[in-house]
Amino acid sequence: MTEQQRRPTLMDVAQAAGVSRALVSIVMRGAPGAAEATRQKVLGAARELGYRPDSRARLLRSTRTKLLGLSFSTAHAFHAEIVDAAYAEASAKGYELALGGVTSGRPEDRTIEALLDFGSEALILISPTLSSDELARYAGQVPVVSLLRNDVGELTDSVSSDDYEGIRMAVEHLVSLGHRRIVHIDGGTAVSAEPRRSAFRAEMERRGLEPAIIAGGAMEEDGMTAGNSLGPDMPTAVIAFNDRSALGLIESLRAQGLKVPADVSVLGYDDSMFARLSYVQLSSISQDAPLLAAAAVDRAVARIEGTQPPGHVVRTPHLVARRTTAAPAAGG
Amino acid sequence: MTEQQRRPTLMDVAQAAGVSRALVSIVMRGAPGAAEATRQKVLGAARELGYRPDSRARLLRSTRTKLLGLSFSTAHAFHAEIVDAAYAEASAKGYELALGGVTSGRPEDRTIEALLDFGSEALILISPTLSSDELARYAGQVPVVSLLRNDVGELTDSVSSDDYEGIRMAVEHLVSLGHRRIVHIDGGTAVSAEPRRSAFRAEMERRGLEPAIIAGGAMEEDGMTAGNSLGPDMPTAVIAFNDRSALGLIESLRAQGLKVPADVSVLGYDDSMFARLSYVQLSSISQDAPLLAAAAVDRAVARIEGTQPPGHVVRTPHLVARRTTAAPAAGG
DNA sequence: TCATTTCACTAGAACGATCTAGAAGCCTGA
DNA sequence: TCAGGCTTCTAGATCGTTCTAGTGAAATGA
Repeated sequence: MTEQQRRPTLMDVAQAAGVSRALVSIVMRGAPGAAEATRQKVLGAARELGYRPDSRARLLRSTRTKLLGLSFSTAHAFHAEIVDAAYAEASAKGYELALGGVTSGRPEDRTIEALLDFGSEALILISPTLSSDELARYAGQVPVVSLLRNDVGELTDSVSSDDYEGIRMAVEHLVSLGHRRIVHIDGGTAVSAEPRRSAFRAEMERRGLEPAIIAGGAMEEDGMTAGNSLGPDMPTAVIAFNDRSALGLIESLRAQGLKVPADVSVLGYDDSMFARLSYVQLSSISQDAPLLAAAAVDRAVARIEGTQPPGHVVRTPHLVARRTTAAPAAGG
Repeated sequence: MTEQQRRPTLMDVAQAAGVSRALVSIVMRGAPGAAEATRQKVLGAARELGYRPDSRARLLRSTRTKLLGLSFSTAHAFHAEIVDAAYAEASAKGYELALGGVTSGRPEDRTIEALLDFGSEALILISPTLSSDELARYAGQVPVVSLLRNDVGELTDSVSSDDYEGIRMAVEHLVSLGHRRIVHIDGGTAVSAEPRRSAFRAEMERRGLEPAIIAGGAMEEDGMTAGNSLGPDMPTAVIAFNDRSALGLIESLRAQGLKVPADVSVLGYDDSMFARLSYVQLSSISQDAPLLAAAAVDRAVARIEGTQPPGHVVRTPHLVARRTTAAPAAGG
């Protein structure tokens, strides 16, 4: 029904403009070596014919693809923010992004293979779940940058946020408000749950405080469950593993008739869109995901274009104080 | 530092196996025309060398790419669910997906061009914002399927949910519970806000009820603002434009000291992950996004492989009753 | 027995770009 | 006037596949 006409090639443009294929190629990629007059003539002909270079052919010949592969998980809403930021930075550096989604039915390696097939010159993996060895195998083919996870071995680059420092700031913030009975609802088996857990323990002990830790997870449900188990001796402040868990916790506290932050202060982690919701206004530790994403893109581009060895970039998070943290009630 | 060795080609495998390039090609693509013994020999050699076909070269030669372009918006969390479902269905049909993100700094047409550059044989656009004319222009090149929006002209396929029927079900549900004073907080200028608004008006009038409509939007803030403006004569039930708006509304009602659903019933739209949160349990109209996504993929594949004309698929949504809707208090 | 078909395989031309090497034209300076 | 050096342009090879049109050998049929 609909007529799918053959798309014009370099040859067509060359004939229309009365020059050689090679010259059209030169003009199309903006390379030096064409007179201004012919350049205009060729561009005119190309526009006339609606010519668009065929990237497959182009990529086949020139080893450069100017393409960065980015894998993200559809299960994590905040990955979308990272994708956003990565697009912006890649575009600024003159690169295009190939996106690969990791879903429950589509494991990470499958996604990576697809990204490589598209011709990605480097890979940026958000919180990769592969082992260091597997990552190293891919790193033998193209530069690989792990985002938000840093225990990836020496062959893989990483850009991450300093979990210890984040937790330290969280404790600092609450202690300076006057809290002493602080609980950490941890992330269970989630990525970076362990470093945050041990950072909490170390930091509390350093201050001579009791490091109470409750098993949690990355989702609202985990926060609720943990919140319900707080019952007997309620702390005056809680540091959740992340914002979503914090939300569940707040809901549980509400159900128990407790006010946040009057009765209990709650601190999230990630400064995600959940924390920023106007009716939530959750105090949170920001990893500045967009900045990290930009750094990861920079890193990938540097690896592609330079000859520097893999490295690990660690950025310092910062605290965003909103409405869920305050000084404890007198005598808390 | 890291040694990026040249990847093996068909030629390398051919030499290792002692056969011609063409035969290796036949074996690699599983085409008929090779003896079982040689097939095994070739596969062995390929495995040995770690050969992976170069998709760029492959795609250049064979016009088929088996690639579907899917554009989604990073601003809409539920697009992630659609991506999930689309991956599954595409994979089942033997296609790969090329993802393109639409962000604030990256308009839809830019994303589409990138998807075409990757060699997409068809495009699936989630809630496209382009005009019918612009869509038609792309539809002249490849089949284009609009997902969740159906006013896209005759050259573009569409797969969408019946908004009228969705709103009808919403009203029906509330009326059958005993509600008569029902308000619709609309979606403002969002996609499908208008059809839902007029469906609400028509359906309420058909039942001899007053169709009260309040200006809203697609986000939590819009629901809160609208909720705060309800003040004077509070209805017994509200149909929000979507789940996020419903969440904001619920928050506003809470702040006003009203209980949901005891004082006011709230119905969302989309049955998104927000509605399913265990502490929310929002009653909602489900568009069954995953099913729609699968249908869109089917449609795209059918268009690619067959010669049928563009068409519009409309599916019926269904109601998911959870904890935010109930009979009104006596005398409500 | 010999023509015909089938099967397994191959040589070489595509695909649509880029890249290399070199040619033609014009300028410059001695 | 001519060597040398630009600038502008072109022919042809090339990237790694798939496709077309075969070839040769074995199997089949009358």
